[in-house]
Amino acid sequence: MTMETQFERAEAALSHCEQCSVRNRAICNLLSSEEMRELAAITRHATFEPGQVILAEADSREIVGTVTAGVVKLTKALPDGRQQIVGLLFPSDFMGRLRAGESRVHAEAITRVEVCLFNAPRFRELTERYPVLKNGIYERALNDIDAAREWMVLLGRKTAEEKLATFLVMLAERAVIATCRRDATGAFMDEDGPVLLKLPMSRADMADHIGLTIETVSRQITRFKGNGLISVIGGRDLQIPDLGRLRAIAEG
Amino acid sequence: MTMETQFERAEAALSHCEQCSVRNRAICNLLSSEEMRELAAITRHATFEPGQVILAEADSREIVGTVTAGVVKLTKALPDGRQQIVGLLFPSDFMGRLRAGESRVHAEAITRVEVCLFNAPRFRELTERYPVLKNGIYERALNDIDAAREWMVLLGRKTAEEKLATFLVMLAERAVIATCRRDATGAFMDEDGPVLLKLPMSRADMADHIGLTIETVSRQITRFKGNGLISVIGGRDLQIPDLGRLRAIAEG
DNA sequence: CGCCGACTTGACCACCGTCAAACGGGGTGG
DNA sequence: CCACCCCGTTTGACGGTGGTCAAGTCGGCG
Repeated sequence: MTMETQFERAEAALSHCEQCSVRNRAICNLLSSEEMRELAAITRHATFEPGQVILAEADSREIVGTVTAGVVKLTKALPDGRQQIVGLLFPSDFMGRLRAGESRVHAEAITRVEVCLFNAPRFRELTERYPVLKNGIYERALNDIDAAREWMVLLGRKTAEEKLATFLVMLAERAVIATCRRDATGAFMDEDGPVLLKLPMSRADMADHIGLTIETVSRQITRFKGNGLISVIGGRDLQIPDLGRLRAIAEG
Repeated sequence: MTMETQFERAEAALSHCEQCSVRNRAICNLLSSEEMRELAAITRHATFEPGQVILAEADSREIVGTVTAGVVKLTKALPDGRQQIVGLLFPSDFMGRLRAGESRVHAEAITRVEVCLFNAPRFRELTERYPVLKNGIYERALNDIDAAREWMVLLGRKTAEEKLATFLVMLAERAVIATCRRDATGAFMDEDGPVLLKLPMSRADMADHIGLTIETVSRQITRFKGNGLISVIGGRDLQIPDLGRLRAIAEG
């Protein structure tokens, strides 16, 4: 490839980046426009259909990138097939890690997913040159730890009702962040008003995430409908009239 | 403080380090002896008695250091008092994180604990100058993520029997690493031979770690005794005649 | 229209949690 | 030295939450 075409590709990628919907939340936001040009030069875009495996457990390929659309589930399985979702990746989330070695989780698209994939060795080299980038990756790892630990409390100590409530609150909050709902002062809306929500996953995935069976998930949803906590529109779409009530249940 | 006394303190600390039992496993091992001298200069030692709180949840103090003896539990609690152990720190484990902000977990000594505490701002500055150190911290964060996710599978998907077996196997493996049991070729002993083990915690802590009640933990221990899987010597000391059998149960 | 997969609902029961009592070992004081 | 207490642990009896198995419903699609 000649220098020109390389440069052109980087330019094209960069303009693509400037219109990116997760621009202001993803790690690329940490870089200056000159640095971002370097990143864009080692980026390629990929799309995964629902159910498609992005990286299998024990796969040694290096996958590093940013989710720009859709939802990815990270799962671990026991030999007999029991399964646990250990993490979800939403748009703007960083995927992968700064070191080679076997994957410890199975990554799979649960909706249609779009990702910016970075060339791993070169991305690692970028993090060495730009500490702000490496710090960003580190901070995201810390957030992953916090999220995992938060979820350990849910899995180990919460009832089925609390588990479902926590899950819905989590989704609602992510939705609020993603759409950047802000009040008049510019702060994030944290009021407990009505929220419209599209469940990005099946009952089976919900069950695997909160440590229940699909039947129990379904029964709890039915109960929530009966209590007026939620109203389900078409199986996957629901409305939460009072997020505060749900939050109260989520914490016991 | 004069330069001399500062230097003397660093020298004293350094010689202390050279005899440290976790020397070859802790993060300080990543540094050259000159760099280690710098680290020693900002280190102070602390001891905590069993039950003593090292850092409370929502405490904003910065605690950064290495556990050199004993076991620390990291817990999260629900408003009504339900509690979950989200991590354990053993000798050589790194404690804390490279950023200010409120603690998201409650850290408490469960045995007598000794820690090397580093001055946080200066330690952060060290990590900026020595990338190998920052990389080490990052890798340890990744290990924390893996450990947390592994535990999520246990909490969400394993039976009481499997939970206890997994916990015991984990303890046995940590004990093997700590004592550096190696075979004739120098490799770690991974044979499933008899292991002697001292439980570092109460039944209540075990229950909070594997997401059960103390009664269920106790009953499972009794069952394991009956099956010859373990023999308990004095409540806290136990022998595992066949670690392989326990491993088989742990994975279902 | 009929099939198929996702979801819901129902009946049943097992695992584990709850509550309560008994056990045991170590420390203190008489 | 024994009696007593305290606390962690074990054991027992019982019940509820959530899992299992199975049938029924719904919605999309060929």
